[in-house]
Amino acid sequence: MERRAATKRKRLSRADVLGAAVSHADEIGLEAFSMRGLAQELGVVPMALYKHVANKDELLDGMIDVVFDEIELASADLDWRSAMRRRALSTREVLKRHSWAIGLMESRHPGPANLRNHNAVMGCLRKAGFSFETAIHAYSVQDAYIYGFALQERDLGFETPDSAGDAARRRSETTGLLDEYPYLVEIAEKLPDSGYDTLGEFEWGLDLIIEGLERLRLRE
Amino acid sequence: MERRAATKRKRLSRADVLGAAVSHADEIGLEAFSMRGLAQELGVVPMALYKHVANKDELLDGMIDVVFDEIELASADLDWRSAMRRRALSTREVLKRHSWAIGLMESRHPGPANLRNHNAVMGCLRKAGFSFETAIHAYSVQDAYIYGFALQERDLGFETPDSAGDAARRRSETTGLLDEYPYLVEIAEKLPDSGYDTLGEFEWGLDLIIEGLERLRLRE
DNA sequence: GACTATAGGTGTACGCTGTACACTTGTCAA
DNA sequence: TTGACAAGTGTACAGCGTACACCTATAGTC
Repeated sequence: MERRAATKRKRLSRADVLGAAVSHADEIGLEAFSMRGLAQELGVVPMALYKHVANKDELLDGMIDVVFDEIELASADLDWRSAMRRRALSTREVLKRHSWAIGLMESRHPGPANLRNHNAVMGCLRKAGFSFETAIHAYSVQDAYIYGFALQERDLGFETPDSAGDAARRRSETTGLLDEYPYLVEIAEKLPDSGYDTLGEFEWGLDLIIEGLERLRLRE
Repeated sequence: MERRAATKRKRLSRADVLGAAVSHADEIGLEAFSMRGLAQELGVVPMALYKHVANKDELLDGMIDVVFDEIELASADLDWRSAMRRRALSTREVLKRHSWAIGLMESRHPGPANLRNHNAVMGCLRKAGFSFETAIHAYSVQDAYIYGFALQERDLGFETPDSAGDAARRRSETTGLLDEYPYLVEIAEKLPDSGYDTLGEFEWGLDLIIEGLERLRLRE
């Protein structure tokens, strides 16, 4: 019976495994993520997982598609700038939730959610009147920026807000050359007080790019 | 004697280890890179490495700084756009050579070459007349774009040029819905013939961003 | 309801990893 | 020549992914 199975916490499905894997990776990071750890999380012996995924690599493929599925699709109804903006903000949010996925989004075998996402973006741009070539360019800049920003945002979190500046200052003090990296020192001094906000930072660059693209579109 | 030592291929230095590590990672990738493999490459027993680096993590820190050291510094003599352009192109080239480094550039403990690099970029922007806040923004967009583009370029290499499109087509054919991803199919059909060139693609987006920044600078 | 095929969970084992710790060896200063 | 110290070695251990053989609970048929 389904009920009994549920109460006995058994009879995993592939979706169960993928979901638990994503949550587990969220908690402990990709470095520490292991098949054995995931199995323990699911109250099951490691080899049980292999009845639902072929191996760790294919598990990762599936996890990435789960992440893609959380990203809001580029809408076909909004004007292109709003649609791209929403999709970019959604992507950043999702990658913030699942930061282990950041370097992997485009390096795994693409799943259905991935294809749907890319298709929607390209469709949005083409319908907005971009030529094929310019649409490809526009897609490329935006995605590079989004993924690159997510990378930076994650890595900033690693250090204290301004530890690079601190490192610079420490090093300078050590070597007795406090002015070896004057501009990093400036960052270390000014950034903490400036109420630096990563969402605002993301939007600043995003809008710069989108407005640049709009100018080109109008010229086509 | 130094000569004898040299002929006997012994007496490693930390620089030897870092250099060999970078080359080895270039060849076999980060996934397959191991302390044992590196030791073998150097004709030495694994534990010998630990006399020169604290552990694998610290070795990686050192490797990343070697990579930073290969990047051309932002020149203080050129106009800011040329300086940023050169530095961006150099960064892309270096990351293409050492693609294992792409996700790691800003996530490791910063070394001296890293600090020098960042200091030079920030200095270039400030001297060009950008306010502190705008310089931070300008830095952020550019780096996000550069790192994100490097990521994409690496991942494209993983698949055949258009395997995403192929995947889309395969999937569509399987499900009997060839028009499920029409825009991906368009990519698969048109891209191969269009003489797609990743350097050109990189410059397209880079110039879009730099020109956008110049417009803002003139307004400040 | 009993019977059986099979999907799903288990246990054991192997080769790989990073690295702790105790050791030997080679090289330079005195 | 000696003696100290840096550099290289050997052994060992816990943790990893996963192959393979095994057992078991469930679902579909009679």
